[in-house]
Amino acid sequence: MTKAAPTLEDVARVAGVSRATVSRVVNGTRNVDPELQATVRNAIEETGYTPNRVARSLVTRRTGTVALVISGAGSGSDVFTDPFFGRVTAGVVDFLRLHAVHPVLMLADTDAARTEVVEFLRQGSADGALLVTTHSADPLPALLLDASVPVALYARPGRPMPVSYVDMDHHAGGRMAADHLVATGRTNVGTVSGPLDVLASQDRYSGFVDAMARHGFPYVPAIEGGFTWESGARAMQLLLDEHPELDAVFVANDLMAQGAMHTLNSYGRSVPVDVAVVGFDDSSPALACRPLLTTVRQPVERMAAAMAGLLLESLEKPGQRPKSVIFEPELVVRGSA
Amino acid sequence: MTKAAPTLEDVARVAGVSRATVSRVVNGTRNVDPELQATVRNAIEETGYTPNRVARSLVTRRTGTVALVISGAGSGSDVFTDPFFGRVTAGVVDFLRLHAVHPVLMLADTDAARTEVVEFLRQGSADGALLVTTHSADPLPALLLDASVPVALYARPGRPMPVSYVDMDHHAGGRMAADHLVATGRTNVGTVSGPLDVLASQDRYSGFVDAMARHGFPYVPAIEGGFTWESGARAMQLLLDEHPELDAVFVANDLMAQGAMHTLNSYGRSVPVDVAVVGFDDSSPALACRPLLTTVRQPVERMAAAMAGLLLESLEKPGQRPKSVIFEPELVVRGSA
DNA sequence: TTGAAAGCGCTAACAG
DNA sequence: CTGTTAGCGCTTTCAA
Repeated sequence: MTKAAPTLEDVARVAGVSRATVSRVVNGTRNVDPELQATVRNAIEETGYTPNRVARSLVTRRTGTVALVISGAGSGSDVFTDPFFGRVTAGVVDFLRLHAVHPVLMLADTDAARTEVVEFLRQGSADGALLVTTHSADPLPALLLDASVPVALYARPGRPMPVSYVDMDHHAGGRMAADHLVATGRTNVGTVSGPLDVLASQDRYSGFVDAMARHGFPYVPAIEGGFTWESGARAMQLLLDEHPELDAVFVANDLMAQGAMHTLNSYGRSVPVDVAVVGFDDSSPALACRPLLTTVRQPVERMAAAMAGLLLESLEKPGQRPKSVIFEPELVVRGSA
Repeated sequence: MTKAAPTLEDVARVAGVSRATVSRVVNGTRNVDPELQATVRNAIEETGYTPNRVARSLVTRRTGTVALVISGAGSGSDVFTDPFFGRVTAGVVDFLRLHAVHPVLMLADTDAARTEVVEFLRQGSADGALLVTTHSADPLPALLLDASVPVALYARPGRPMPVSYVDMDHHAGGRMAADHLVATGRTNVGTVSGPLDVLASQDRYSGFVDAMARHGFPYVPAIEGGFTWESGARAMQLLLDEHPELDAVFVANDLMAQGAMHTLNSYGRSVPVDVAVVGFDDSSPALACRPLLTTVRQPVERMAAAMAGLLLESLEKPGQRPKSVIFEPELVVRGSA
């Protein structure tokens, strides 16, 4: 039989003051007599009081939590195994904790799940939403906007809409890969792209192809992958079968690049001597390759933190115009190219 | 200017009934005249009403959220990059969504963070805690218990205490690896263990060594790793330098096993011909190896789901005795051993 | 079966 | 600087 938790009332009684005063010292409001303040603190100590957050939320209309929504992706297991989402989560958590805000994890992989997310937010269970959406056709951003839920996206929305987001210049990233490959003398260059219903994939691909064209290579053999190790390995196989003369590939993420390197290996091609490989993201698989993977860095953690910042900002000052923050890629040259 | 969200009151007015009645139909309570029920539903539709969860929580004393606490591990980025935590998260999320419960993600990597977690729970911000703790000396389980917060652990606590948890028979897992290696004719067997301040690592290690002894191999060369790719690669190097005659290794998780295989490769040892490799976990890296990794499966997602189930159960019926659920490992034979 | 009324624990005017 | 007074939106006895 646990006795009910002590309330403001209890503390007030013990301290011989009013609830309001206790509330003031708890919330650190100025204008409280230092002496009384001490009395109250003692009473708090004595009673073992902890403020009830729910009650507070009811009146402040703030919960101190935000939803972190992983949207439009496959089933849970796949999603959370992908190092990308782990990095996003890490960036978000690290940033939010500085502001005493906590993320509620939600998957929005089906229509039912999506409406549940919207309901959750409309019910005021969280103050806003961080949306990591991959497919450009994801309806969730619009749904959230319609429900006038404060929101910030990772990656620009599929259709233009008034919403804050962070993103990076994927096009430039693709270009950097091309420039590097050409600069190091490669002349038979192919690419394994990401899924083309993802904006980022399109941009990386077009950035790469455009730059290659500018360098005098109008045709670049390409295979579409699915951002998984397997798909990278398989795509590399197809590419090699059709274009055995290949001396370089740009692979649209590190996980696929790792798979591609395995294929190259088993085909007896040495990296980077026979074939150069450039990945994308600079996530953990890049360091689990030998040679170490040359890759285009996407500062995922920083971007995720910035997204969280954008949301908190719009929570502070509602009615502000949406903002966007675009990050620049960076080529990390290691052993593979 | 968004007008305030409609409340029960508003719906009641429109429907011409009392708040209580509306509340009853919203919560699906029986004993409401079907006709009135329809009226109320219309009114809800008309007003676009959504119940305010915070207000509800204030009176029901239930928030419909639980804390998912990753405890005692390194910094965020590391943690969420490890496929293990991703799998735990996936299992938890998948299970909780069936029960309309949402996880709040928290890191408890410092003392400050730990007290914050305890505060959060004491404030009633979540109904209970799911604790994924690695180091056996983690003080958090005890702290939570002292605060009488409902809790379920992934892995048994470092010191015996009355708390529900899931775990697996890591000792048996180690034994299976040994049995397999011996059965396939290996006679010079070493091991790369996990960090020995993790109970699971100790158990895997002792299970392995004990079984080897029983098979007539009283001495097993061993190096302690840190569950990272790098540490696996490095440990394999040390092992090989001291024991070039090795024809098999048991590596305490797949990520390290992947690193170990890279080392083996660069030392010109072919897997499994020269050296057999058995991993542990059966997580994604196992499939990103060539040959595919033979490994001891830990059903992480199912275990995580079971942990969540344990917590929800204790939330339903408070004051029950703690329970534990122990899972059995399973040897997955693939190409590497 | 329905309604009236009493809070849940807290914050925030508004007086004093 | 402090206390009084209203609620926040909901559930839940208790009567009717």
